[in-house]
Amino acid sequence: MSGGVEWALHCCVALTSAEAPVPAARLAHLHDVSPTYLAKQLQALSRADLVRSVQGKAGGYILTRSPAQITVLDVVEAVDGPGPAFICTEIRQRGPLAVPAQSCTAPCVISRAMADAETAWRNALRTTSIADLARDVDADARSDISSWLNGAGA
Amino acid sequence: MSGGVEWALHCCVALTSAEAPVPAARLAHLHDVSPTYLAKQLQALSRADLVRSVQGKAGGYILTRSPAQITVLDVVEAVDGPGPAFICTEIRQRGPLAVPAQSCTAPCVISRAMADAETAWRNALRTTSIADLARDVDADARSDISSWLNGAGA
DNA sequence: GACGGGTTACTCGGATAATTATTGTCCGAGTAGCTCGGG
DNA sequence: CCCGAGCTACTCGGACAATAATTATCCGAGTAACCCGTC
Repeated sequence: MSGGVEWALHCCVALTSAEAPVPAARLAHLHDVSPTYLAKQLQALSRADLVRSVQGKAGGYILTRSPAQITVLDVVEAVDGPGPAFICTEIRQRGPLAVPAQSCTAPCVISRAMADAETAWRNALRTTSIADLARDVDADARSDISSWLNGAGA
Repeated sequence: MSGGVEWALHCCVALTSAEAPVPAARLAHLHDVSPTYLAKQLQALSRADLVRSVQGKAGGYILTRSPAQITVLDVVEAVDGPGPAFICTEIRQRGPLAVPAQSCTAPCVISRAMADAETAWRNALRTTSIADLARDVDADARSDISSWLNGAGA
């Protein structure tokens, strides 16, 4: 799994406490990570319409909708790609005992088991929203982040 | 996710129909995959004690226990590594608003959400055994594989 | 015919390269705010 | 004092390298079967 997912999630949680667009550089400074690489992740979030990018002098990134309506799954799929992690290469159709393609209407058993597991994983990520994450963050920390983002900052 | 997981699972299902040790080269031929790389995966299974490797002229690999007692999770963890896919780098302890380490007794919220999702994924993989997979394979195919493995082969 | 030593051929196992995905970086296009001159 | 054109500085966006993980490969160590000579 891409490590940028963690950065993106933290950024989304931080943006919960933002009232104006926050530049990528400031988010990078807040988390002490590579500014340019974080920009890449934020671009991915922008492409997925999770955040809105506004250019210009007072530009930056801001959430497009209520944090309660952005799931963790949305962020993960935006950064890591929506495709499944396990991809069936149809081994059953290869080799000396290859099953003819006409008999392969349903996906193979292994593919199904892996797909079911990933579905369970997705459902778990879908039940948690960015708002849920922000709610469980310590109140003091949220206050600090809010003032740091909206105020002058360090 | 490592693509070798698929190979390993197919091999385990095939070994269900084997009565004697099957060489890695034969399994590779059966699935039409790289023999040397498949050997690597089988070594991983051997290290995890899922299969038993027997050397010598009539050597090969064979399952160590009943297919019903080998879960898909066992195979996935043996090949892809037991560690979690998402690793928390403790971003909350970095940057200008770093949370002091003494306040970090519990894992951070994001880490928890991801860990819960992975647990759901693991549970789904744990409920399916190799025997379950073999049971859902077409009876004719199973018969063919059995005779191909135990007989002379093509 | 039965047994035992030696040979052989086949097996796995770990150490070793090639390829692909991830991580990290850079510079150009674009836009909003600010400045300054005019009315 | 109010307005607007021009400028400036700051922003994002995509194209470009460095690194790590995956994929693929090879050759040596070890072992069990087989063969053959002997009893």
